Amino acid sequence: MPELPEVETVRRGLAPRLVDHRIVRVLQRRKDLRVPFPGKFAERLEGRRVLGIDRRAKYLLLRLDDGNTLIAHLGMSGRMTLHDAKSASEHPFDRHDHVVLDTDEGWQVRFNDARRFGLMLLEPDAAVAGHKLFKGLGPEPLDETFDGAALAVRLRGKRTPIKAALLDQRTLVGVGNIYACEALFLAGVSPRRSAHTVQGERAERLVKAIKQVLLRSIDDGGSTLRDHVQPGGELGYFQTRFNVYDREGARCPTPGCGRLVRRVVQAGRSTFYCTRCQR
DNA sequence: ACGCCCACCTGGAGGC
DNA sequence: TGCCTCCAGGTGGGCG
Repeated sequence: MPELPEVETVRRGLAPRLVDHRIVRVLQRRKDLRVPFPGKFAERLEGRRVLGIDRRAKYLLLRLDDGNTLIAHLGMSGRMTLHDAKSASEHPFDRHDHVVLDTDEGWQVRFNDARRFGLMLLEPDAAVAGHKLFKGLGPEPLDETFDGAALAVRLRGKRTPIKAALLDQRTLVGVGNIYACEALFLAGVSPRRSAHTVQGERAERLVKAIKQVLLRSIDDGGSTLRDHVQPGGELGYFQTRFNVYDREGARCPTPGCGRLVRRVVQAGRSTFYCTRCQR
């Protein structure tokens, strides 16, 4: 579910309800996700004020007033749902609502993650940047300084297919299976092309496509958010605009192309692309 | 160091 | 209806 646009959408949805508010009650409904919760997790969160919510790669970072940061990752199936006090009492917990936060304003945030590939940790602010989870992460694709040249440098010498390189968070962060497929399509680059051959103008095109696809999806997530008034884990309207992802056998959307979208498996993940438009 | 494969876990979809 | 297989938006560890 969550690649950069989804995580960013969740961040924007949570911010108005959490930032400058106090977490007054915490319910931890199981002892571990992908990794165990830290000791006294609920006790350490209770009573804390949230100073801000940042995003790094696909991680959410909740800055707390005691000098600690709550690090959250949504894994494959993680979602955050928002309820007000009234609607919360009407909705019993789902079996995968693992963490429940109540705020001083009467909002309830539920972290739901069926597959439990997500995680929640508490670390001192100063330890976050150097944390094992963040070591080696590549640049943020939406940073202005991230351009074709920056990508090209990172791809130098990589013999792996460009699709696999884009999924590797050491190359750049935030891009997952959907947006890797979509960006490669927009850029007209074959997912099977060896990564080190993506240089110069081709790298420039690919970076433009990555930014475009991420920004458009954030916009669409935002409109979903406005309509549903909750940061769902579900995809926003962008999913109705996939050009190739999950469209095996459909016509390539390029006018006049007519080729059928093809599915192949790379690095254990499905790749969707047009063999004619992507070289 | 690199590139590939798998495991982690649950649920939904589709075939029979 | 039920059972089986395959597939899913991520990540990190282990292997050659």
